Amino acid sequence: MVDFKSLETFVWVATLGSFRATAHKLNTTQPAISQRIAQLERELGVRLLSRDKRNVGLTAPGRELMVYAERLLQLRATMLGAIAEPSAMQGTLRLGVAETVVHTWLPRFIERLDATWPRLALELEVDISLNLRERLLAQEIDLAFLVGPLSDVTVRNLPLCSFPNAFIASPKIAFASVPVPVSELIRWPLITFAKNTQPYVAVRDLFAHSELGPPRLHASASLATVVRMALDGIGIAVIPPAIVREDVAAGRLRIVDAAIAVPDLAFTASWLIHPDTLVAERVAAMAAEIAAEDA
Amino acid sequence: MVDFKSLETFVWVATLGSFRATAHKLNTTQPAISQRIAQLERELGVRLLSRDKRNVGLTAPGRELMVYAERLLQLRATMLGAIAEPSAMQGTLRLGVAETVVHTWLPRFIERLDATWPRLALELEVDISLNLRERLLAQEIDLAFLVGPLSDVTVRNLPLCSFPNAFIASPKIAFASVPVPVSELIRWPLITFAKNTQPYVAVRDLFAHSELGPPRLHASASLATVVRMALDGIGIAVIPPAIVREDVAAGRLRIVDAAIAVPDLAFTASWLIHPDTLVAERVAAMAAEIAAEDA
DNA sequence: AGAGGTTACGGGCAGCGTAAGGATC
DNA sequence: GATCCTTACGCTGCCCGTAACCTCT
Repeated sequence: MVDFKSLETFVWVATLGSFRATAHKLNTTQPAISQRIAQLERELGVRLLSRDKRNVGLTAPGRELMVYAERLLQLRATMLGAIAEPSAMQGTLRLGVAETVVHTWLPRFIERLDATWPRLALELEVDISLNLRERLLAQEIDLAFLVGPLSDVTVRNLPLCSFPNAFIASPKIAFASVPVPVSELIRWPLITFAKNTQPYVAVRDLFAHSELGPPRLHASASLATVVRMALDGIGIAVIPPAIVREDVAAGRLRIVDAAIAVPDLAFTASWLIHPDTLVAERVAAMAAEIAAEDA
Repeated sequence: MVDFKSLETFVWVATLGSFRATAHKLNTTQPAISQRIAQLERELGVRLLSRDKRNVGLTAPGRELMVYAERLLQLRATMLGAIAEPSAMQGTLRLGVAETVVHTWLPRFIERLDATWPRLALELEVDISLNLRERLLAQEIDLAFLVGPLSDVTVRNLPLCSFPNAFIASPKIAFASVPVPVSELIRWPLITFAKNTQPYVAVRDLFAHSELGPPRLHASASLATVVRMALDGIGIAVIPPAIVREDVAAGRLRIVDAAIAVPDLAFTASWLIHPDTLVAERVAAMAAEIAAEDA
């Protein structure tokens, strides 16, 4: 009676102001949340939430309970961190990842994660950083590896790695002079990440004030497609070389010695500040390790 | 996972040093305790208790966990005390009561208890104070109304009421002079509580140094029997008049105007100091109220 | 052999998900 | 009527109690 599950549910409903959103957050159905709150109120004999209005609000006893509930959950998290064997971490972590990470150190990261915390389930979402940011703020993912940091007071950021961007082209594409001047680069379509991504904007701005006119930009939400197009000699990819290391080594692609540079892609692990961020923190720390090893 | 039930079980096993005793204390079976502890250890991935020896002991992580577990349980109890509607108190209270209380204000107390906390179940044990004391220290009852206070550092005492003792006899027994001198009182058997009770000892000591020789003492573990014997004129009862108020009012018994006095019977509510004493405290407070009304 | 903890197994019940039912804008 | 919470109901899985087993004194 009055267990941690009820309290956690209550805290989330109070925080999110919605049963539905809480159900989604806790990976269950909305009636289950109704039931938990109803039982909590029945056991305490007190109405905790006012649901008469459009969005759910706290009653006076509800506000009072919040203080205790958060302290209890915090204390339990601390306890688990202090006592539990590392390998005992369990549950489900919803992780959002930018595609660049997928093509670099994510496989090694997942391997290590599984070896270290075998009972921790991973739900992976791959999307562009902008969408991941929204998903994170909406509590729909617990942790994200994205182009950061996120400047939000409720978010903690941990630097992971920084990939230099480069112009990468098929050997089929020949350049007259080295280093390749902007005027020559711009003859080819520049292929990079989807619109609204940091690299896309960076590339666009790089040539924005050029007297040579706007470059032709090919944007793809799929990194594999970017690489494919570069391999086919359709244009010059503007991506971190780390992604296509093998293709470069095999001579299918080469790094263009360009006269200009594109800003680096800096990745962070980012998660919301909450009573229970232990798992996110540890996973983020591991990601930072892996990323460091990779560099 | 790692809920309050597991933690409470763990704390009790650690405190009592026995699975069996814990099972008894928590009103369940010993395998259930085994299972809870096993699951807790499985979830934390740590061995908490060493059961190799004759009695169960804490491991290093177990000692560490105790600190957190006790804080968590304490905090939860405080929370319930602060938030829960009074009528929401529930569970089972094992109450030990001295017989005198049963025959005075206990019926009114139970009535009020049931009206105030209808979801609180009561397990009643009637015995002499000495046995109640042992039961309390052995954690076999949660609260006791007995002749107190108990001088044990682990026990809290709350004064309830003080009954004057008196010599009470059937009208069949006539006395030559008033107030009745010791020499005349002692002609009759003195009937009082069981051996090892405070009144029995008091009565015995009262006449111990008398030159008139030791009195004939009838001791009964059953108050009803004491009263019966007094009604039948077998001897003079030495009990609080409050017990036989009706018989005195109806003229079946009368209070003897004796030349000597027997010490009062002071009752206290007594309970062990624990993380979760909220229920005991509140019930004791109610008992004190009832007892005060009675006086 | 007896006390105390563990393991095995069957049953009961809490809690979940699906689906239908209000209430409020 | 759309959105959100509540209620109804069948089901699954957890946890308990019984009973047999193991270990140590």
